[in-house]
Amino acid sequence: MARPRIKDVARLAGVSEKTVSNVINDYTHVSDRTRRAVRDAIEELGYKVNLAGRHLRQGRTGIIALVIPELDVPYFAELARHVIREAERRSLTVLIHQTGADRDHELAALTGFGSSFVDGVILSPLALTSDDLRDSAGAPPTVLIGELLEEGADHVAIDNEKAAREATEHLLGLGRRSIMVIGGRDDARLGTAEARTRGYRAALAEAGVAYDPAALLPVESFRTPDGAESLARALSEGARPDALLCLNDQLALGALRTLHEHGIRVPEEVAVIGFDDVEAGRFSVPTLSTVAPDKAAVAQVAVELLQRRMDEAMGSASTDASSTVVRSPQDLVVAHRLVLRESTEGVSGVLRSEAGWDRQGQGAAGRE
Amino acid sequence: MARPRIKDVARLAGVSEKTVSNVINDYTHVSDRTRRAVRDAIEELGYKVNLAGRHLRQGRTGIIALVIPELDVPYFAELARHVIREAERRSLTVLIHQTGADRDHELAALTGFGSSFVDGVILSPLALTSDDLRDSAGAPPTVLIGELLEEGADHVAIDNEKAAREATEHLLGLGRRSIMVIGGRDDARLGTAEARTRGYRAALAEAGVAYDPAALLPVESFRTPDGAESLARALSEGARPDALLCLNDQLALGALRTLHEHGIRVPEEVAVIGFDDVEAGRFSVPTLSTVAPDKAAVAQVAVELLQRRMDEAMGSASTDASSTVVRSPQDLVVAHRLVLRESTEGVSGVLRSEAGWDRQGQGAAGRE
DNA sequence: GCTAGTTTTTACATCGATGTACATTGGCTG
DNA sequence: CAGCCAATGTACATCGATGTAAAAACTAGC
Repeated sequence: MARPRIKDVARLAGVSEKTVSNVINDYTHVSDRTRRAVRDAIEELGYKVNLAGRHLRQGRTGIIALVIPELDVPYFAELARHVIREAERRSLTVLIHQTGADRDHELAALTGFGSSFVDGVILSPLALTSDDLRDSAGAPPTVLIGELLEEGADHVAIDNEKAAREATEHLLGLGRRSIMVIGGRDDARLGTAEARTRGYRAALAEAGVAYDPAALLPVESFRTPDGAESLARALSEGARPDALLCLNDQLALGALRTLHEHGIRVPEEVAVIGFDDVEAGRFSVPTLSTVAPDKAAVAQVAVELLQRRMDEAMGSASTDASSTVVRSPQDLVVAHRLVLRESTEGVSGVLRSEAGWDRQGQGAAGRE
Repeated sequence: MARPRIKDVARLAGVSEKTVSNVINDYTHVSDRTRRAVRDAIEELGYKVNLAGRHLRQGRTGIIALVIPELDVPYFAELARHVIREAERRSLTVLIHQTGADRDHELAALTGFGSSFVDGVILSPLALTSDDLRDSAGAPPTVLIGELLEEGADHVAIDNEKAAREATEHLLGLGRRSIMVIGGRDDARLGTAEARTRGYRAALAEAGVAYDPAALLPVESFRTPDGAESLARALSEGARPDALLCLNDQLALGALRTLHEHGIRVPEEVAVIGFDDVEAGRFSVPTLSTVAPDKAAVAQVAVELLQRRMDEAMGSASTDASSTVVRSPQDLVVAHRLVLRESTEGVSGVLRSEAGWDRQGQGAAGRE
């Protein structure tokens, strides 16, 4: 038994195909009687609209792509969860694409995967340059999250520089003066790492602490092993920091492990703070202080903005030259806050003392 | 400038639309000269095939759905990475769908999301029953991973019972006799938790250790907080285990945290072992012993099997009654191995001593 | 130079849903 | 009850790519 078509429903309900279509799409002027008859026929046949047909006709798929470097980096996974929820609320389906931080993959994503089946893209770039962005004409509407690229694209992120300054100030407030930055970079790029490094330097400057470029530990990628290894290397070369500003929680968790292996007590000898507030940091030994971005807000704002762009794109397609007032690119900033735990405060038993926006709906545990 | 169509390419190349299509699809009988002309025209216009048209015509989308309960459960994220890679190799695109362990969502996934735009589904069910599975006629080809449902569906997983028995034997071999099972369940369902609990009981029986149903700690979900909380509750009720068999690593990590808060030394006083071998367990304090499934193999086998099913489905659609020899459902078992780390062995510094299949291509770190 | 056979190319119909433009129906006003 | 308007419903063309069937172009053999 083949899948039923609109034609079959129409025949069963005794109306035209278009009327069935009208019912499906909640068109206003359909009498209740007709509507009911069609609904019954749909029910009886188990009819489901065929996306291909609709897509071909309307040019929309209702699918947006979420393009991220690595799915198994917990931060991205947590973010993805929020994006999916937000998209579902707008009856959009999310297609997740993983680039492996590869420039070609990111470019492919930008141009809609060589075909046209995504209506929009939320992209977390790592390897992409602003040139790539500029060249990608004909791409579907795109919103960037995380990294900021100079050229005018829509963008959502926390104020990374400010967040890093606050985190550094916290460490300075604990009396630490030798603060190393795992993942820090001081070059001219406009990336997240650079912004956070700037915040770090600003805090140092304000506190009158000298900045030593050797305090920046470069990493290959921002994953746990890199954090562990880069710190191990630094320690073996004689570094003796009293605090670590890790540019994400994965690096911090790796660093915690290395400190443990070296028998260095946290936070007594070395205080550690990260970024992202991933779940693992709430259960590590010691628990991890961190800069917590409002992930739900990032997701919400990003999806909302993308939807607006998609609507604009559709609109201008029909009205053509008229409303081609492409609104200027938005650069939206989302809230963050410092979450202080054992790795800087030393306090224990904070496990259930947390509350607020960041807690709600985190995982299936939220079902209770 | 609108996207070019096949028509535009045909006009520019001075051939018919079908010829362009033939070139695109590598049809054999096209002269080199024509082929080159068409290729040039495609190049010049920047033509990309429109998926909607192709989909409508062929009934295939090249998209498969990976349906999992929670994206931010690291095990699923890691698995997803492998599935994506495997699918890419076969030029399939993966759409990731998150059910939140919700039955309705899982059902929706089974039936192709109410529309027809996925060619196949890889589903990791949690709440679904075998009845649901049986009822879902007209669904796209589906391969289950993880949970085993009784009714004949294709299925890929490790031998959970055997794995749990080995893990338990390991704990018994350390002289532990009071082994609690976090996440354990002893009911009649055919789930992963049940299989692992059976393995646990088998090991106990073989070693002549009495089985106490109170050793099974139920959990709401299989996430870190649940592990922490269920163990805390048990301890407060007077439980004094000398080992914990945690049915996944997230539970184990939560348990480690609770043990730490209670000042209980691992593994001296309590040995801990988990399942899944997620990255966090390689860097926790202490590092986590675990049953490591060959995730790459799970992904590879699942995608391969699904592709075969999809091909069969297409084939029988054209040949109709002839080749409707629906091959019987496969139940494939993938390798696993015990990875012993500090939480049972107490040895330190194993960090870089690991090697083997499980290590390769884990994350961007593999780029070096 | 013609026939038979093969390769290359084409015109046209088709996949399923929906927009357009028009036909029909019913209700209301005067 | 004619005349109009608004509410409903319909026929048909269309979105873009590709399968079908058949025409056109070419090759080889005699």
